Amino acid sequence: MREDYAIERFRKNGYKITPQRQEILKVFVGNNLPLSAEEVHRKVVERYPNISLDTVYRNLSILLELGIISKLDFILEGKSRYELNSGKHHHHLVCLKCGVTEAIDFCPFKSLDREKIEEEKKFEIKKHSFELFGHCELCREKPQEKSF
Amino acid sequence: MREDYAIERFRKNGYKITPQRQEILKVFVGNNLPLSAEEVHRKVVERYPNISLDTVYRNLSILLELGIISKLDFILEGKSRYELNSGKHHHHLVCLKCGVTEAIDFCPFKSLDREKIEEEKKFEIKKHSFELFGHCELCREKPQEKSF
DNA sequence: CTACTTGCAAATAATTTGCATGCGA
DNA sequence: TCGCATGCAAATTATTTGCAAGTAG
Repeated sequence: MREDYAIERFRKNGYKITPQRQEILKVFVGNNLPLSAEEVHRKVVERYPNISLDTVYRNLSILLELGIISKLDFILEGKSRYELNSGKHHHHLVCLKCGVTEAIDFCPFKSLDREKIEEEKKFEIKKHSFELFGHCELCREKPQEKSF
Repeated sequence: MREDYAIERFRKNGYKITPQRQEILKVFVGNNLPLSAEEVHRKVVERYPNISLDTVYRNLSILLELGIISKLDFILEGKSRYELNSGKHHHHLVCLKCGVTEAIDFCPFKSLDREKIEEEKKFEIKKHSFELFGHCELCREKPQEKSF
C-alpha cells in the first residue's frame, strides 16, 4: 500500500501526520495524473475547506524530498505539475491544446546510447526526460490552440 | 546569413527594425547557448544601457512568433531559456549543478516509434523533448548540488 | 510540553500589460 | 505623418517566507 508507505516515511523523518498532509497524500494516491499545486488544493479543499494553498506548497516540497512524488521536468502552462512516483520509469504524452498529460511506458533511450554519450561528452547522466507533445484524440479537430 | 534572414522576417511581418531589436537578435546569433531573458538583457545593456527588461520580453515573443528562436521545453531554474533555431533537430545535456546547457545532435526517437505511438494512443505528435540531466565534467567533484 | 504545522498576510521572482512618449518607414 | 516600439510603473501569476497561534506525539 503506497499510502501506508508514505506515512511511514513521514514518521521516520520526523514529520507529523496532520489531516491536511494526509489528505494531500490521498489526492496523489487516488490519481495518477500529474497535478498542479492549485489542482491539488482544489481537491483537498473539498474535505478541508480551510486549508491554504501555502500548506499545499509546503507539503509538496516534503513529498518531493521524501521521494513520494516527482515534479515534472517540463512546464507548459507556466506552472509545475507533480505526480505520484509509480516506481516504473515512464514518460508522457502532453496535449498542446487541453494540457492533458498521460503517462506512457515507452522509452527510446537505451543503455548503449547512454554509455556512448557519457563517454563522448564526459557527462555523467543522472536522469533524462522524454515528452511527446501534440494533440490528443479529443482535441484533434478543435480549431483553437492554447498558447502553451 | 542568419541575421539578414531574421531582419527580412521582421520586415515581412510589419515589425520595425529598431536598434534594440537588432541588438537582441545579435545576442542570439552570436551565441548558441540557451539564454534566459535576464541574460539577454544583461548583454544588450552593454550596448544600450537604457533598454528595459520589458522590451527584451516583448522581443523574445516576436522572435518566437517568427520562429527565429525557440523556448526550451524544460525549466530547471524557475525561468525560461531561449535559443536560436539552428535548423537542425537537437536535444540538450543539462548540468544539474552549474546549469550549463549544451546541445547534442543525438536523438533516440525513431519514426517507427512515433508511428506506433500515434497509432496506439490516437495521439498526433507535433514535437518531442529529450533532455539529459546530470553532471558536467567540471562539476563532477563539486560537493554541493543546486536545488534545481 | 515542545517542536513541527498551519493559516494569514506579505514578500519574491518571472513575466505581462497600460499608457504616454518616441521613432522607424 | 502614422503606427509600431519603447521605458516606466503597475499588475499578474506562481511560489516562498515570517509570524503568531494550533496541534500531533
